[in-house]
Amino acid sequence: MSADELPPQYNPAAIEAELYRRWLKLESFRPDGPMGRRTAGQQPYVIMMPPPNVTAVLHMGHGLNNTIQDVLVRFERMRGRPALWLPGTDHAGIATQNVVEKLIAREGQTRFDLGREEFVRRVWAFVDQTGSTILDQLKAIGSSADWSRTYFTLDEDLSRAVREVFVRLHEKGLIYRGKYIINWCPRCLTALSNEEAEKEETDGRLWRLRYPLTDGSGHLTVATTRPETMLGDTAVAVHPEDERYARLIGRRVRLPLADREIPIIADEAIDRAFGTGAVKVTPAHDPVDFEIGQRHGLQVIDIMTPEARMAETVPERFQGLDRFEARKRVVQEFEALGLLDKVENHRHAVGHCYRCDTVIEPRLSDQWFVRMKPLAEPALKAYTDGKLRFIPERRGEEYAHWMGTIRDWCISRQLWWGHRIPVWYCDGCGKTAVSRTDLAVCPCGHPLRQDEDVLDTWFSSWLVPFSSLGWPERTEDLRRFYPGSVLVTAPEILFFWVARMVMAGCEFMGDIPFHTVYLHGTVRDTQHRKMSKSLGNGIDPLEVVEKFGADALRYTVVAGMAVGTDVILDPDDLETSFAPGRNFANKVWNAGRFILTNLDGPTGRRADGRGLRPLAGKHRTVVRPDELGLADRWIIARCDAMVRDATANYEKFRLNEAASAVYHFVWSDLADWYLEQAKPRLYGSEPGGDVARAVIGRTFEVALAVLHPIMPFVTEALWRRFPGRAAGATLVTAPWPLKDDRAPDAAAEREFALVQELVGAIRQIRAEYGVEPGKAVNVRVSVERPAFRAEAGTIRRLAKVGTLAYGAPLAEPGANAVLSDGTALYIALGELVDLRKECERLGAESARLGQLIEGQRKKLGNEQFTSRAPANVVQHERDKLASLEQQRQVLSEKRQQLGC
RNA sequence: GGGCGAAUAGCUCAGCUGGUCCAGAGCGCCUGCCUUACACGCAGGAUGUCGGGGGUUCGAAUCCCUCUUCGCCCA
Repeated sequence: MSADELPPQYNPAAIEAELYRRWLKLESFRPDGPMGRRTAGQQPYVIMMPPPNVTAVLHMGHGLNNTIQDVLVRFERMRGRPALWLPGTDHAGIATQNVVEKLIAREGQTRFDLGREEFVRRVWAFVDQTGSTILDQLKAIGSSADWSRTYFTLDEDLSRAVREVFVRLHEKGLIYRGKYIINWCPRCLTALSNEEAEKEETDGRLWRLRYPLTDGSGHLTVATTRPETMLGDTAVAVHPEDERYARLIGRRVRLPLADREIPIIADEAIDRAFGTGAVKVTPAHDPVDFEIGQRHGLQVIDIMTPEARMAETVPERFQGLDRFEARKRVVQEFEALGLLDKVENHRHAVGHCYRCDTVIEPRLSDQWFVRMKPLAEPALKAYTDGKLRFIPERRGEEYAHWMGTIRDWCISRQLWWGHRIPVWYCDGCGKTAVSRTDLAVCPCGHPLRQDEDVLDTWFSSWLVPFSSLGWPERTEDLRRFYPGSVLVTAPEILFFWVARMVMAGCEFMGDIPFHTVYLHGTVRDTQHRKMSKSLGNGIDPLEVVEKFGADALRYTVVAGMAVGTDVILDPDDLETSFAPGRNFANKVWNAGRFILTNLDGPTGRRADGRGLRPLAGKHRTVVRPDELGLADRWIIARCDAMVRDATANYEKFRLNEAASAVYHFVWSDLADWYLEQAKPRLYGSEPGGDVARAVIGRTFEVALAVLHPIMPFVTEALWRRFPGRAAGATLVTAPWPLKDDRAPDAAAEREFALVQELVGAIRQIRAEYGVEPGKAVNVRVSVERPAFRAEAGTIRRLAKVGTLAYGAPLAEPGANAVLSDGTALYIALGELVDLRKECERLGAESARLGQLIEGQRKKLGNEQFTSRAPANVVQHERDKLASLEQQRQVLSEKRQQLGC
């Protein structure tokens, strides 16, 4: 397709897939790919992609997360670093098992019907079939990950890393097995870590229950949010210094319903201010109670089944009841017995399963744990030493707090899908073996039995920064790409994943896995609710890509996201939500369309007919400085400022600022002004077309490069069509534009701004007086500035001016204005001018200036200000005052002349 | 209960080191235009007690205190 065949409306669907396929073919995303020579000796830039769940489908959260990573990695790749963005998928134990269990439930079966081996086989079959879905979807949004290195957390290599880590930690005494209260999901039927039990503020109740004293002298009232657990109470506890209950300590109560006698004990852990100050103690179903039980040697009665139904340890009439049903029954019976003292509304945090949202049941069970304190110390130190940095900074404090108050990590899961715990038990001699390799027979001769449980999914993902590079083997990749550079993720998994990766990096690699953690915001709807499948307020990124293009999606989320803030999008109005990106992509496309068709001008080519005159260098056709006009110098200076601004902002992760720098350069400076200014030269009606083409070609090429990390497709499509482009060239690996110390030109910026101001003033008057768009006006400008003379044609064309004359404003009625430098402007409008209206306009403008002048004078009249403020600030204020005064002076002379 | 953050135009948000941006952008709104790159556009325009109150300072959207509202993390 040649330039003039480009459609006037950008159609991303027609070009994106093909461009992406070409990038893959050129191996543009590989750090050891074709750019090898240019990147030699450079420090690699490495980003570990947060591996999406293998069953996941792309949502806007992925869209945002991966766009940011892609922008960063494309930026550094163009800057010449060997850039590795390493993708992978996570086996996601609970989530994946749930998905497949639902599938087989449709066949009327449970995993127990199939048996472990068959069930795992079914999960693998499912994963083999659908596991690459999300990675393909990431390609649709333009992700430049190195797909040749894609990993899966259950791959053989990564599984070996998991075993190695388990064995090493066990050998160091950092992994242990024990019976503790853990978070149990009665629906998933597995233990969870503390992080996986999400606390949600819930409107609950606080029931006050009366427990009669055994001596008949009354009763003790306890408060609880979970009355059903009273069936497992083995004590009542009060604070040892609580005077209200001091005389009761050591006495006993009769536990209603269960009909048991239990002691009243004293324990420091009791909060006197909570409820009645007396607390029921259920060691089998509450972590605090469990500890109290240990201290006081209390009996432990487990009253629930794994499904959270009442077990055989409770009176028969409660057995088999669901915990919430049991709650109702217990309360009813207390009421019937006159032992229900009071019910209060009570807001408190209740743990929910992070995978299925079921209310967590604290449960006593045998699990494997990692002792975290020794691992946390170096990870915390990396932060306090400043080696590990968070963006936004405040997240670092959350990290430090979590590290400082860390609790042991429950890593065993009662699932079938995952890394099976590498521990074998001998029923013969009772020994336990922990091994890197599978074991079958005990030295004592008995067959060994492997632990039934699997490891927490995060026990494999915390190793990803090195296991994905081949660890524990000492591979070339590991040597080259560890430690990585930046981690980009959502704050939700700061503790699940980020913090633990730092710990694992310190422990097994002796160094943190990345130096910067960039935690971005969340995608929300217009009511600021997080997008979710259950609320139905999600946006499908693929639908957005299909309708508006990947670039529109990417630009919109990048531009809409300042560091540390959320992105708000309206799922009910995709058109409006993604308009910023779609409109800008179209603008770039059309600017490119115009530029490309006009690069083919009759005088714009070098002798070989293949390129533009260079702006710098030694070539004999190089554009000499004296060939550049005011507008050329201006746009070159603006372009350079944009490069500096955008580059600095990319470096600082202020991607929205980088986006806005290119946006304004392309739209306001280049398209609105420079292209318009250059048209006569391009069309051949004025000389210098070759210079204009050289300037346009270069500045637009620079803009495309700077925009490429954010909008890779449209920029590549246009960049490729530049004359003289080599066959295998791609913007993906093109060099990043450098700042040019010859480009800044304060004089050109100032003078061209005056031209813009003059054009604006004329346009404003035209609009206010309703001059027909096609009709030219005659303008008199009081001072013939060199810039006006140089750009007279521009002024006449852009403001639709007939004759542009110089000299004092004429006395007869016309429209008047004054520029900021005091230049007076007069437009003869004939019968269109209404003297009264003109006086009103000038009066209003004069009054506005008067107010500003008064403010300036007051400020400058303040001795404290002029003596204390920096000299340049004071000077700036003086200049401003002078300018305002001059403007008002010109206006008042004019008003006098008109007799206002 | 503890810690942290936010509040700026109708909406979504920038505004970084207090002055150099007399408070900005995009979307929406109003007026006029299919001006041979773009109507997903062009030109012009309207809209702000910078959440309330107090303070520091020559000077505050910006720093401090306080109140209100909303959000996040932890218990």
